Amino acid sequence: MPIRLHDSLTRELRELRPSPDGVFRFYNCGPTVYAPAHIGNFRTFVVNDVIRRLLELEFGADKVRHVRNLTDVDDRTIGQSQKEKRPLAEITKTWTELFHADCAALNCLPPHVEPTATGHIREQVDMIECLMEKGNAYRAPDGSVYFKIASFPGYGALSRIKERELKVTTSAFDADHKDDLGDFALWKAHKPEEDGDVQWPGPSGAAAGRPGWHIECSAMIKKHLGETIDLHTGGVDLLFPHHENEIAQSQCCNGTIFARHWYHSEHLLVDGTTMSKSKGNYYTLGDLVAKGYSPMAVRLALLMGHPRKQLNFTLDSLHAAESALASLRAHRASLAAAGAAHDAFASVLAMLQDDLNTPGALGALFTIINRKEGEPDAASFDRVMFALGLDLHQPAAPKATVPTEITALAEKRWAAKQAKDFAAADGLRKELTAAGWAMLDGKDGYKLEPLKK
RNA sequence: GGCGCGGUAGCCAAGUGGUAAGGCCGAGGUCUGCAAAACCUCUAUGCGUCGGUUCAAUUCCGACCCGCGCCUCCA
Repeated sequence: MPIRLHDSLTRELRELRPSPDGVFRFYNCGPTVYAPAHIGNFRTFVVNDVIRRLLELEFGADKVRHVRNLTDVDDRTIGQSQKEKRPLAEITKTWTELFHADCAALNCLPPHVEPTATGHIREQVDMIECLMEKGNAYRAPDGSVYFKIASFPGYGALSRIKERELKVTTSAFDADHKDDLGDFALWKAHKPEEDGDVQWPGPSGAAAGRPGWHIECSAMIKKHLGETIDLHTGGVDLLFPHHENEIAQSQCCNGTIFARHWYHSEHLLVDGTTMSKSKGNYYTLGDLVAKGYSPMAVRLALLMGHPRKQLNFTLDSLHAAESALASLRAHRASLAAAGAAHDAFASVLAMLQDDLNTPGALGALFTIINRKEGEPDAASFDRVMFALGLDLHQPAAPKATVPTEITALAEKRWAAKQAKDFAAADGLRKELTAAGWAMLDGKDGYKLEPLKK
């Protein structure tokens, strides 16, 4: 069954098809590594991970080539480096490592190539020179290089912006160097007071400096995937100007279609509004793990909304996800290794293949589980878990360290219970509860867990 | 102002021109000394408001109300 996915350019559902050589080329815009990624960022990466998994199931793991970049030089990374007075590479290394750890915890398959902007300066400079030679870019008085959007008739096709609605902002100081306010930077001339020692030799005729943001994706895609790719994705916020600019750069330089399919996932809202530190609703994966939630529950919660709809994320939804995961684990344990119905969960995959309807897929999944019809086999179930990227082996929550006084209370209660002094046992349970601990009795022993709020 | 998205049970959230998936919570039950877990059962005459089209609308059309995102470097 083909995978159908909304295409942001044509705004319709279109089938995903590999390149003529049978390889599917997939590029997903990655993070800027200057701070911990938040769960809104991870919504996009988890959604893209599901796309990656569906592609592997559809075309074969060896036929999918997935590239996701790391933006390790831009205003924010440099700003952070200046602020902390640490070298840029040190800053970006720190946050790249955390990003990788978070991705692994969320069970995201690593991309086949994860190129960095600083590792591809040469490729970016080459592309800028190509654009200058073709008349699509020009050198500004300060030595920066800008892309001339008037030179590309197709500009605005993706975002449907025909004439730029200019919004007066004081931060548009770069406008002084541009021919047109819509033009965007391909290369930014070095500014010692802002950039510190971050600079490279520029394109021929330009000043030393660093690449503009958009050019890295165009250059790295060309190097690692070629001039035309099969799918390009990112968050909706990248639609304009980032992806619009990528199209302009790549198509003007290469003279051929850049991406045959575009897909943008919507934003995550928290408590009905955008995340921000001042509102106190800004979460990183680490924040949620510290609250006792498992990364797998975070992943499930991020998939509970349709990827092209804003998702209202709440701590309650994490609760729901944690419970739902427990059901899935229980169900998996009850499945026979080889049941009769080897395609029992096909409808779940069908939902995913129909424009990545993750909530619909989860609904179909639980419906099948609840009906208990036939004898679903483990392989079919596991295939669905693979597609969703749900690792059921992961513990529900990290082990908490039990304070010695709690252990002592528990021991006393266990002894009282063994002596059938239930009144004393109940009293001790109350004390434990008051202290925030749950004592789970087993046949031959007990477990202690922090009470869920 | 421009472009775009959405308003479905206490919360989250699918969906279809023919009478509302699913998850969580809650209630009842089975099982357990208690608690927890597991399992079973139940939970929207209703899908922002008002009109229209239709044999039939939550689903199509129009108007209105409300919320949200992007509009130069934010996934």
